[in-house]
Formats: sequence, C-alpha cells, structure tokens
Amino acid sequence: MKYEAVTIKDIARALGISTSTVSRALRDSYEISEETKSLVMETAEKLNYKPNPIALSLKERRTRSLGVIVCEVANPFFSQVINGIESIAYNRGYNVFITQSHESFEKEADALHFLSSRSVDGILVSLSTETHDMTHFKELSEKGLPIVFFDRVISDVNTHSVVLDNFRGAYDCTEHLIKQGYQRIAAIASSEYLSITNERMAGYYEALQTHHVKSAPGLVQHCFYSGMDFAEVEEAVNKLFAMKQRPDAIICLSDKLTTGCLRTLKRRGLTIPDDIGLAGFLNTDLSELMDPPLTVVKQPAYEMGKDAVELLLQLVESKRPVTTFEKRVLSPELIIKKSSIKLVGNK
Amino acid sequence: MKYEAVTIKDIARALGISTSTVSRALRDSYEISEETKSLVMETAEKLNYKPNPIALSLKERRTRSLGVIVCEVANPFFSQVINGIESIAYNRGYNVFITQSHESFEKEADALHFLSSRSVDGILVSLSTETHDMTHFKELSEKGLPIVFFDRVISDVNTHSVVLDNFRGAYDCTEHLIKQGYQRIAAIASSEYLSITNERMAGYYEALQTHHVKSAPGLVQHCFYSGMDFAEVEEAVNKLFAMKQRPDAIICLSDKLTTGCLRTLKRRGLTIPDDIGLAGFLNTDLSELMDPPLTVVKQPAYEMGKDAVELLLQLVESKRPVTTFEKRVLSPELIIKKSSIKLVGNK
DNA sequence: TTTATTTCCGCAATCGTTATCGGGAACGAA
DNA sequence: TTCGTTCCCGATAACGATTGCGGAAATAAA
Repeated sequence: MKYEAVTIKDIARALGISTSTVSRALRDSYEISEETKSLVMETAEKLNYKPNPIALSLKERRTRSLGVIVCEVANPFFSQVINGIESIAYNRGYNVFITQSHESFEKEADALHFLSSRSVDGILVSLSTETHDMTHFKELSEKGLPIVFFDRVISDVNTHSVVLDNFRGAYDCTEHLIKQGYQRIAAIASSEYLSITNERMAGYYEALQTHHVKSAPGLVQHCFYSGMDFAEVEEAVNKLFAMKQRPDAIICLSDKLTTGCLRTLKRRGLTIPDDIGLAGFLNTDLSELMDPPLTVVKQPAYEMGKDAVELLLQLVESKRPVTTFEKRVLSPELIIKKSSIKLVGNK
Repeated sequence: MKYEAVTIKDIARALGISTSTVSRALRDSYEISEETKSLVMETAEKLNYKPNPIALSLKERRTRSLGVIVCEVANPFFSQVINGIESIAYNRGYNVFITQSHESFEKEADALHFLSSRSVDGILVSLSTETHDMTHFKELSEKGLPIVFFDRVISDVNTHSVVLDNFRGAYDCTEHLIKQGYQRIAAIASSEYLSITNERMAGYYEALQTHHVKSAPGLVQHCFYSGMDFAEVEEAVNKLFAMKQRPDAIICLSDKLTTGCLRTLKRRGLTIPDDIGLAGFLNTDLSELMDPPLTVVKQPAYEMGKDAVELLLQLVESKRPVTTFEKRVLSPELIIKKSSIKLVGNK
C-alpha cells in the first residue's frame, strides 16, 4: 500500500520539457520565460504537485524540524512548554518531534540518538532524573548540532538555556509558610542530581535561615523519580511522620510530588491545613479545585517553551558558530490558597 | 552552523574501497568477505557512522514515522493516548510526530497537510470540534495514505477506528445519578458535530427514558469548543440556573466540561453534592483529590492509543490494499465518588 | 592448458530536487 | 559573413544509501 506523489518529472513529462526547467519555473527564476512559468504553474496546480520535503532535506542538509525531549507529555508543565514551543516553531516553518524519556537515562539517550540520526536541525531538552553523564549531549553539541536546555539543565554543555528562578520560587514559598506560623517545615524534593532540586533546596534552606527557623536532616526527603511512581512519595511522607517531632508543614519541590503528597496526606485522613500545611510546585489550573485548594509555585511554562525555541532557532539559523551563550531566568508565581493558610496561631 | 555526519563515503575513502562494498558489508551481504566486513564494521564503529535516514526515506519511499493529530496535548486524556501510541510505535521502530489542532478546522487541515507532505507513513487522528468537512481526509485516504481515527471519529472515511463505548459511559453515569435519587439531570455536552457527543447524548437520553425520568430541552447545553474556553462552560451553567426549575444534578460529557463545570459551581458557592450533583467524563487521576472527589467516566486512554497505532501499522505494513476495516470499541469505567452521592432522599 | 565456477568487489542507476555549466537560437553590430 | 550578446532552456552532477549487473581474480574441474 503505497502513497504515490506527483513529482516534477510528471510535470516535465506532461509538458515535454526538462525537470530543471520545471524546478526553476516553480522557484520563479529569472531565466525562465513568463509563458513557460505560467504553463508549469498551471500543470503543477492541476496535477496537485507538492514538493517532496525528503528530497529537499537530502539536498539542503536540513530538515526544518526540531526535536524535543521531555520526561513525560502527560505532565501538565511539559505539555504547556510544548504548546509554547509549537506556537513559535510552526510560525517559523519548523515541525516539532516530541519524544519522552520517562525519567530514564537509557530512553533519553535513545531519543537523542533517534533525533540526531533523524537529522533534526536542533534539539530542546529537559533532562531526565537519571542523567548525570552528559557526554552524548556534549559530543553532539560540539559536532555542531544546536541544543538548548530548559527547566532541568546542566552546565557541562556550552549552550543556551532557559530556567526558572528556582531559588526564588522555593524561597518565597517557604517564607510564606514561615510567615503563616509553621515551625517545622519539611521538604520533599526530587533527585539531588537535578539542577532544579539543588536550586530549590537552596531557596528552602535560605528562607529557613533568614527567618531563624530550624532545619533538621530528617525533614528533607528525596524522591529519585520525582514522584513518577506514587509509592515513592508515600514512603517519603511515611518517613516524615515516623519522626519524633513531626513536621507541621510540607513543601513539595516538584509537580508530581505535590499532587502525590496531597494524595498521601488525604489517605492518612489528615486535614489540611489544620493538621499539616502543604504547598509546592505545581502547574495545573486544577489546583484551585482541589481539597483544599493548593498553594502553588507556578512556572511560566508556555513562556519557557517560547524562549527556548527562540534561542534554539537563533543557533540553528546562525551562519557562523555561536560562541557566547545566554541563560534566561524566568520568574515563578506564588499563588496562595487555603492549603497553607494556618487558621490558628498566625504570627 | 552545520552538523556534519559521517557517511559511507567516509568509510569507503578511509579503506580505499567503494561505497557499494561498504554498504553491502554493513548489511552483512554474502557477497563480501568476512575480512572486509570486519574491517568495515571496525571503521564504521570508529568513525561513529550512523546511516542517514533521510537518504533511506528517499530511496525506500517510506519514513518509518507516524503522525498524530489531536486537539491538545495538554489535555490529560490525549497525553495518555499519546503515551500508548509511543509505547508501541517505538518498539516497532517508528517515530511519532505530534501535532495539535486546538479544535480549529484550519489548523487541523494545516497539520494534515504538513504531515502528509512530510511523507509520514500513516496518520492517527482525533477530529477537531470544527471539522465536519472530511474531504481532505478522504482524498488522502483514497490516495493510499493510511489513516486511523480514534476517539472522535466520523464514518465518511473508510478505515479503521478506535472509539469508546460512549453510549454506555453516558448511560451508566446517568443511571447512577438517577439511582442516587436525582430527578432533574442536566447535561453539558460538546459540539453536536462530534461523534462522541451524539453517542453520549443518546446514552443520557436512553437512561432517562428507561428509568422514566423526565428530560427537558433546556436541560441540555452545548459548548461548541468542548470547554476549551472556560467562559463557554460558565455560560452553559448560567443558562441551566436561569431555568424556572433548576437541575439537581449535572452530567458533563467531556473532560474540560467536567472540570470547567466544577469550577463554575464552586465559584457560585454551591455545595456538591448537596446543592447539586455532579459527574462527568474525565481522565485525570487528580479527580479524587478534588473538592469534592468527582464521580467520573474514565476512558482507557492508553489502551486506545495502543489499539489505534496497532491498527495503523497493520495498514502501513500491509502489502496489498486493505478493504475490510475494523471498529474497535473500548469500555469506559465509572468511578463513583462523593460528587454524585446524594446523602438525603436516596431511593 | 583450457574452461567453468566461485569469490569478491566496483560501476552506475535510482529516489526527487536544485545548482552549475553550457549550449542553441535569435538578434544586433561590425 | 562573423562575432558577441541576450534569452531560454537542457544535461549533468550532486545529496546518501541501496542494488542489479558485470567483471576481475582465484580456484576447481576437465
């Protein structure tokens, strides 16, 4: 079962002229008489000719397509980023390949491999949680394949990147909890290998220190797979509640951790924010429909996608090698709802 | 800035042999001596040779890639479907292009155009709400481009399709509301042009009739864009509440309608399910975290993606034209939570 | 020694398109 | 008549990989 397309040969044959003439006529070359041009245009229209992009790619050594690697499209944050990416890419005539790593280093490498062998003109990446070895990215980048990192980045590769001001997001959110009067604020974070984790943790610690709130080692729990597996979050919460001095609030430093944590607390029959306060990073507008409505740090995901693809296209379309790179930092938004509003004992 | 890849020419030059020998050696042809083979393999490895898929596509007239058109990846239902699609496609060596119509006929046509001109081997489609003219799909399909429809389908084009048993989903859900003692059950549905809308409406009406519950014209509201725009849902709810006899329950027949309706009801300060019962189609596992936990009809989205891509690959890889087509019907799951459980006056 | 057979490899065409080069025809000028 | 222009257009070679065909060299058979 094969889909036969019309080629310039068919036009050439129909008109009894050469393919080169057809090609030039279609590209409106000055070397072709108006008469021939209109004749070619007509038959092209009639035969419903569409240039074959595969052949063009082979010839021009570019595909006008970009690759994206994220851990999961089912994650609202990433699907919003993708929307941002597509909005720009399509306007500029680029197509977008979307691939998923599912937080696996191997799958990420496969995807990268696949995309680069598919000859995409550039790649956008948010790293998987398992990725600490960056050599494959580095090699491709140094070979001249434009790559831009967003969200979860790494400094090993010299290129553009777009990130959130993760420190600020976590700082503001933690400070908010402190100001509400919470005293033992636990944190559930993703893998320590991720850039976002460290930056957010730093914001958390800094806020505690600034406001002279004690931190304790057991108050910080890490979920290696960022809560992709629910059991992971449940275990983290269990550990927090096994402490002699239980936390009176939890800040979750990643989307799936926040929803996972809410789920666990509810299963335990706890009332939020009375029994325990909750806040965290989350990028779904369903957060205000939850029980209780969640206090969240929201990322400008759509903007991040737009910025990242703009930087990438800058690399892709640059005539000469780019040597100075930009790191864009976007601002988070803290949206305060009931889940972190302590009714009694406000300072 | 160009990314230069290693070709078989480079290998040939390095070994002082011809490209055809290299090609055959790499494909393990019987015509090549073991010695030469291993020599070629070695240098291929050393130079990090990767076959150029563009050139292969041009030669083989296939791209080993599939296209997907959905309205939005940010919709959890669709991102789950996409996960299902990818899980199969990648295992079978196919790449997946994802495009979005954003419920616009024009964007859908653009995407279709784009994908077909990109020479994908096949296309998976869930129709946009604006689409009633199917000629462009029909033309491509009749030209031999394999297309499989899922979720939102249409009978105009002769091909495989995968759908939910929408009738059953709506019937069961409506019946559940009736059994809870609700008497005036309103419905908020998507565009009447969509297959899913009509099937779900039929299930709704049938359940009312079977249980001798009155229906009224004003009790059914349609949102043309399936709640993509929140204002649309708000208006529908307003109309329901402007009725002399207000509904005592609402069933929402599409994902965004369900969450949008919940949002509206909450803004109005209504208590669910006491003031009004609520249930609807929804495919996020956040539904049980909501206030109140929502009774939902859940689709086997992942399965739907898997089934659809399997059927598509069947078409793509078939040697001769396929003439008999299959329509797979998947079963919905009704998950009953608090939002539809009437505390007083149960039958 | 001659012929047949096998082994191994190169040439050239192919996929659809464009760029380079060149060439025929028409015309004007000397 | 002859040479130089100008205007159109065609042949050909790429792009990277595969493949049918043919052919050289080595070996086996007669």
